[in-house]
Amino acid sequence: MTISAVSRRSGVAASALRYYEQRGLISSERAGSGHRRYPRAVLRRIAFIVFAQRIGLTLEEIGTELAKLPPGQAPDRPDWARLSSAWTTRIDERIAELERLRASLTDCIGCGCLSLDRCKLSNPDDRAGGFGPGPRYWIGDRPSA
Amino acid sequence: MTISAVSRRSGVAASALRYYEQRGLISSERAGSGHRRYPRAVLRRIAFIVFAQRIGLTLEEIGTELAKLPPGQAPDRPDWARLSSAWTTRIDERIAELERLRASLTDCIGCGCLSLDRCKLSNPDDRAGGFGPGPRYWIGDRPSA
DNA sequence: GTACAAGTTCAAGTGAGCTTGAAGTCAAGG
DNA sequence: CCTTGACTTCAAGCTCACTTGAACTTGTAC
Repeated sequence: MTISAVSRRSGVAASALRYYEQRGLISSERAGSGHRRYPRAVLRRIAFIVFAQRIGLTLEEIGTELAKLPPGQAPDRPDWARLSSAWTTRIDERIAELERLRASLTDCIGCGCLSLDRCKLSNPDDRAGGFGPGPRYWIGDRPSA
Repeated sequence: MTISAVSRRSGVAASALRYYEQRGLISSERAGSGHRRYPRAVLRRIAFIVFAQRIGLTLEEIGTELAKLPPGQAPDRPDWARLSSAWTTRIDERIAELERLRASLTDCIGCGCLSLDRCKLSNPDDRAGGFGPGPRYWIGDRPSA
C-alpha cells in the first residue's frame, strides 16, 4: 500500500505516518522509485498506536510497548492480555481522578469556597506528591511515571 | 504577599505565576521597589486555575471563565453553580470516553484483532467526526470545540 | 510528450504551558 | 562596605506531536 492509501484507511495524516516511521514506530519498504510501500499489517500497528494515544500514552511509551511485541507485528494473546490489563489499570486511575474532581466540584457548590486549605481540590499538599515544579506535571493524563 | 509566599502556599512556581499574570489570569500591585504584592484573594483565583486545568481546560478557556466572574475575585453562588454544571458535564463526557475505551479493550482480549475495520476502537470513522487532520485533535481532553 | 498528482527529504514552524538564563535592582545583615 | 538573596524584565529554550514549505523526483493519464 502507498502512504496515501494507508493514510486514507487509517485516518492518520501522511505526514504523521512519516513521523511515526522516523520515530521507529512503524516501518516500510521502498519501491524502486523510493516511495514507501506498506504491508497490510501496518494498519494494525497504526490502530495500536492510535488506541494507545487515546488512552493517554506518549509516543515514547508506545514505542516501548511496540518494541516488546513480536516483530511479527500482531500481538499474540498473552501479549495482548498483559497490555490490556496494564491499560485498563491506567484508564481506571484516570477515571478515579476525574470522579474525585467531580465530587469536589459538587461539594463546592455548597461552600463556594475554593479555598486552597479547606477544599482539597487544589490543595498543594494533594498534588505536591513528588511531581516536581509547576502544574504541568499532573495536568496531563500521564502520571509521568 | 510576595510572589515566593504565594508560590509556596499555592504550590505553583513563581515563574508560572508571572506567566499567569502576563496572560491576564491574575493581577498584582507593586511595592515601591517594583516587587509584586498579591492580595490574599489571589490564592482562590489560583485554586480556580489549578482546578480548571485538572479538568482539562486550557489557560485560554480559564481566562474566559475568569473574565465572566465578578471582579471581586471570588465567584458567587450562581456563578459557581453554572460553572460547576458545565464542568461536571465535561468531566462526565471524558469519563464516558474512557469507559468506552476500556470496554473496547476488554472486548479485544477475546479477539486480539485490533483491526481498523472490525474493532471500533481505532476505526477512523469513529474519530473522524469533524476533528480535522491527524490524531492530535482528539487525544487531549479538549474536544477543541 | 507533456501535464499533473503523488511521492521524497530536510529544515523550520506551531501551540500549549511553562522554565531558564542573563543582566540588572533593592533591602537587610555582618 | 560588601555580600547575599529575593526580586525584576526580557528573550530564548523546551517538550510533544505533528504540520508546513521548499525544492525536487516519479508515476499515471491523456
